[in-house]
Amino acid sequence: MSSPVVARVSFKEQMLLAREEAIVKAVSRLLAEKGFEAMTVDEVAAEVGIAKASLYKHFPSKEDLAAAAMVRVMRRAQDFLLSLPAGDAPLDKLRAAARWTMELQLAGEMPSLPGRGSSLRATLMSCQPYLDGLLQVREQFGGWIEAAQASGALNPRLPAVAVLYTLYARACDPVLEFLKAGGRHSDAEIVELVLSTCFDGLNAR
Amino acid sequence: MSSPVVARVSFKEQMLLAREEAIVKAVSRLLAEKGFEAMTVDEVAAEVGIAKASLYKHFPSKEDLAAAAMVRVMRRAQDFLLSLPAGDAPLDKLRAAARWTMELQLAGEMPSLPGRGSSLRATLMSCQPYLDGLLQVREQFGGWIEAAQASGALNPRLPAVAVLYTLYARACDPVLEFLKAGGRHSDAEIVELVLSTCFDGLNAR
DNA sequence: GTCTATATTCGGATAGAC
DNA sequence: GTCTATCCGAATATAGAC
Repeated sequence: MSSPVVARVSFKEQMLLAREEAIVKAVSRLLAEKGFEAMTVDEVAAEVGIAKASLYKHFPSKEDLAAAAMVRVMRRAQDFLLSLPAGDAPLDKLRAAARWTMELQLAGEMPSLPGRGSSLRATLMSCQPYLDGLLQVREQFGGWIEAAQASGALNPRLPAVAVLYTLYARACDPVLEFLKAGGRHSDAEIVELVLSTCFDGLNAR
Repeated sequence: MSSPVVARVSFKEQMLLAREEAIVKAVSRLLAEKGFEAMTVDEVAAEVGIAKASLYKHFPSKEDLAAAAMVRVMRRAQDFLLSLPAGDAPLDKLRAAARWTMELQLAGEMPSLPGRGSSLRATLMSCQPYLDGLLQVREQFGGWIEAAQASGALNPRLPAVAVLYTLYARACDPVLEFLKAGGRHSDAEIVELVLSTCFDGLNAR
C-alpha cells in the first residue's frame, strides 16, 4: 500500500488529468462542429464550465489546445487499429478503419483538419506526438494496402499513397454531413453507403 | 452609334464591373487558399491593390464578398455544364463535371465551402442567385444520374442523392492537395487518379 | 489552480476629405 | 469611388487576489 501522502498526490494528479481530458473532449467537439478558426476559447471554457484563465493554466495557447485534441484522436485511432483482430484480411481492416473514422465524424467527435493557411498547421507540424502518431498510422495502413493489393483485393494499379489518402479523407468527407442533413438515411446507412462508393465506386459492377 | 455621353457611361460601367470582377477573383483565390474565417478583408484589399474602404463601397460586408465569389463559381459551373456536347453519354458528362471541379481546385480557384458554424452559411442560404444556381446544377446532375443508372452505367442501387453529393464533394476533396504536396504526380495524373477511385472504387475489378 | 477583471491585439466596418 | 485615419467589438492572453 502507498503512504497517504503518495495517495493524495496520485489523487490530485488523477483529478488534473480528468479535468484535462474533459477540456480536450470539449475542444474535440467544438473543433468538429465549427473548425479551428470559428471556435473561441470562451466557448471552450463555457462548455467545460471553468474560467478561461484556468484553461491557460493547462494549455499555453489556443493552438496547443487544438493540437491536444488532434493528438487525442490520433491516439484513439492507433488504439483502434491495434485492437483489430490479427486474423482479419487486410482489406477488412482497411474497411473497418474507414468505418471507424466515419462513425466518429457522425458522432461529432472528429476534429476537422485545419486549412492550408491556418495557424494550427504550424503548431501541428512541430508537435512530435501528433507526427509520431501520424507516422505509425501511415505505416500500419501502408502494410495492409500493399498486402491487399498483392492479394488482388485492392486495385494494384493505384499508387499506395493515393489509396492511403483516399481512406484518410473519409474522416472529413462532407458527404456524410450532406446525407445526414437530408434526413432520409440513418447513420448506419450513411456509413455503408459511403463505404460502398469508396471501395466499389459509383459505376455499376 | 451611341452618343458620347452614353458611351462614357458605358465605359465607366465597364470599369466598375472590371474592378468588381478583379475583387471577386481575388476573393475566390484567398477563399480557396485559407477558407472564409482565416481570410481577412485587409488581405483582399492588398491583393486587389485598393483601400479596404473601397471594398465596402462595392460589397456591404465580408460575407457578401465571399457570397459573390460563391455565386461566380456557381455561374462558371452552370456555363460549363451547358457547354457540354448534347451527344455525350450522361456518364461522360458527370465525369467531365467532376474533372472540371477538380481542375479548378488544383488551379487554386475553387473557394472552399464554409463549415457548419460559419456566418457565411446564413448569408449563402439567403442569397437567391446562389440558391438558384445550386438548384439548376442539381437538376442538371439529377437527370444525368438517373439516365446513367437506367442505362446500367452507374450503380442503380445507390440513391441518386448520394451520387450527387459524392460528385459535388470532389470540389473540395483534400486528396488532391495531399497528392499535390507529395510532388510525385502531375496535376493531370492526380485528376485521373481521383476520378478513377471515385467511379471505379478502390477495389480491384 | 481557480476565479474576476483587465490588458492587448486584430480585424470588420465607417467617417469624412478629396 | 477612392483614399487616410479611425472607431469599436470580439477574442486571445494575462495580472493578481484568494
